[in-house]
Amino acid sequence: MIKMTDQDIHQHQHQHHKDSDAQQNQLSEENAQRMALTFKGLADPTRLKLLDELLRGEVCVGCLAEATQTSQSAVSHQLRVLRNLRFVSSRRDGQQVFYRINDEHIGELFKLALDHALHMDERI
Amino acid sequence: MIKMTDQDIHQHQHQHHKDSDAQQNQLSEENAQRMALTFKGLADPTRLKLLDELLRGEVCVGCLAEATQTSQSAVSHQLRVLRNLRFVSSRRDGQQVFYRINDEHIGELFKLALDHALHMDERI
DNA sequence: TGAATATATGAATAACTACTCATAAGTTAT
DNA sequence: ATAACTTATGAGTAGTTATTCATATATTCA
Repeated sequence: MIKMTDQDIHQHQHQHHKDSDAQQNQLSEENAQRMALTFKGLADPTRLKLLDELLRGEVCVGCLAEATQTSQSAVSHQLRVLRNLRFVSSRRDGQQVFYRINDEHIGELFKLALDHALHMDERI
Repeated sequence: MIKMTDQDIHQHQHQHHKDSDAQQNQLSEENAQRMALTFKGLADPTRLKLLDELLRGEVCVGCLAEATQTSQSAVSHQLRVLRNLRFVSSRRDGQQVFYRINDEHIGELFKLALDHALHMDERI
């Protein structure tokens, strides 16, 4: 999938580990992919609105649809995305299915990004 | 261009009093969009590798291409994305252009997501 | 049993993304 | 000026994403 020409590839890794020059380990391809997956899961307004609701506690699908002003189908599709990423989990109670946050990091990531969003204007 | 409501600004420091928690302000459409923009900027392995390098300090385009094993063109395209989001800024020095992180939040978001990625397996 | 309600899912589609290739634009030296 | 070098960019393209619509699945109740 990812292909490059000889000309473009320069395959030598500089290791200037000088004194205490913060040369940490390079981000591996696998970790880059995993991080990207995490961020992709959060990179959609509908999913963020769903998570915003869920960060307040367990909510059923219909309530999520209403609260986020999104069609039931769209909500269900996006909840599946969040479930596959294990950001949320669900439990059925009668006809309804209740979702809840299932990841300790989501809240922090959410909060950081919200803070970032609120200060977007201030950056020149 | 992007506008927000009074109620959305600056109030995420509630501690949940009582067991049935008080309803916080709902995430506005605009803030959801802004947050999604932020996460989208981070939702790609190539950009994450670039940011990983830049979090260690200023680096020129060629070095970024080499360090991340990515074509010069692809690097340049992705640097433009990061520039447009103001995650990074650049300065020219002779033939080379040096990039650096230009956003205080990126480091934290990066670190959180890396931590999350490293613990992905542990989640059932 | 069948109707009503709640949720999930497959297909289709329009919009978006990240890459490559070719080339333009900017800089430095000869 | 030309050549060598570095970075940026437009076009084309294959792959991805988020929605809608229609329908399937699951549960409850009469």
